[in-house]
Amino acid sequence: MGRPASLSRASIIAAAALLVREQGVAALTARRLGEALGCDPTAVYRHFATMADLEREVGDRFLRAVDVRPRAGEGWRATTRRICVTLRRVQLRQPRLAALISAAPTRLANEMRITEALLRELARGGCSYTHAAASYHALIELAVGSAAIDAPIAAQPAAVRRRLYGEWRREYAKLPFARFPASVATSDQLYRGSAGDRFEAALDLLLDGIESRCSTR
Amino acid sequence: MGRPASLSRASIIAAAALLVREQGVAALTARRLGEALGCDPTAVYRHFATMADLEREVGDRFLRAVDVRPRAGEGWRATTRRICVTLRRVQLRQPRLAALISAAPTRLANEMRITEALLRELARGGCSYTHAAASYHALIELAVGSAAIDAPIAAQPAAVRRRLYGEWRREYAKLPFARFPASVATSDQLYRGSAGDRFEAALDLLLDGIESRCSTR
DNA sequence: TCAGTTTGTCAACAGTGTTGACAAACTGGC
DNA sequence: GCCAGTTTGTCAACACTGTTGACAAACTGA
Repeated sequence: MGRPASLSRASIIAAAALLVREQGVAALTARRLGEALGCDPTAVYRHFATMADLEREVGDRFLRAVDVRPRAGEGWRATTRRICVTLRRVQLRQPRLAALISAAPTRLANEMRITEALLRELARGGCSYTHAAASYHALIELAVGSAAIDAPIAAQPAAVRRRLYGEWRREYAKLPFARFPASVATSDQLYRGSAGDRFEAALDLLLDGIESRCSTR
Repeated sequence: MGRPASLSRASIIAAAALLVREQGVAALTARRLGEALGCDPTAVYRHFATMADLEREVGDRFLRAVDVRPRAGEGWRATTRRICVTLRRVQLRQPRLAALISAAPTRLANEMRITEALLRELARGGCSYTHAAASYHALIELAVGSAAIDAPIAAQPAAVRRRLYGEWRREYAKLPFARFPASVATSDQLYRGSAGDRFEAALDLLLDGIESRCSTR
């Protein structure tokens, strides 16, 4: 009953995801989306209460790209690590979406799928329920938080990023030694490699801590 | 020379910080700031190139509250932990500021001060330069990332937060067991305690990992 | 005194999300 | 077949946002 819908939640989400993929998350506005859909911008409000609601759905849609199936012969730690690395990489592509998704659990399809996979792997590693939950929260905070932090810089081209990291290192090196001895001494090692490398190093440290409190080691 | 300034960078930052403290970061707009200062909104642009520039300064100003001095008899790990917990708590109060500050190192006064303190404590713990840098990045990603994630919920009153956490736990418990066995089994332990508790647990796991790779343990 | 500079004011532009009135287009009941 | 009711897209408008360029006030150095 009622006027036949030319739009649907699914078609709007698809168009929004395409828009984000092609023009970045800043392009996801009611007016541009209306243009992409060939309809009035406010038509979207017939299917989503607010633009933020739509953004949540688009964010979860991007999480489809996270493959959580353990590979043959892959231990729990390797699988967990891979899921976290992929999760961060996906979140990283869309700065504001990462912040939105992570603000509260969306409890949408893909988020649940990833949660289940991480808890499953932690159980496989011999974590107690309590430790699995704590470890899950720790992994998510690090992976999603890291994405939220690194996203703005990840949006720059690789050459620009490397130049920036170099500049920062030099700035730490040039600090007055009297007040910043540790910074000067360490400056050479700060912001080394890519943000992804630094995240993986952090993840490995965290996984060390998690593993050390598991029963089966 | 020139018309005498009734405004200054410092007075604007102070007014902006007050605005944020009293009405939240969403209130930090050119027009509201102008109203608070008793001047035209665009006068701010004589002292800051963009509103984002001003926000960075306000963000760094909040970091003044982080006390990095080691207390008597406090080991490197305890000091490091305390700095991270405080840093997160300060960042947490102002959602968007956290995101802005963390997007790129501001290299403003207080950020440098905190960096120096963390590197100093890690050195005290016997970390090599390489390990200290990696650990520093890991700690910052976790602390600031966690703040960015938790900030929207932290803005709610405590009672609302507890209710939300309870609702989420129940939602995980009600998932179909066939597809979400681990989530259902762990549901009772998810979102337990406050977000601060969960962060501190994550921090302890990370510190375990960091410590295990230090020379002096 | 007068030119030059700084600094605040004002109007305006191009955006943003969102709302409420309206109309088109369908379905179920008579 | 027609009419009421419902859904759904359109349109104008509101209240915001950051930011710019022209202008004027108020000072300093020559």
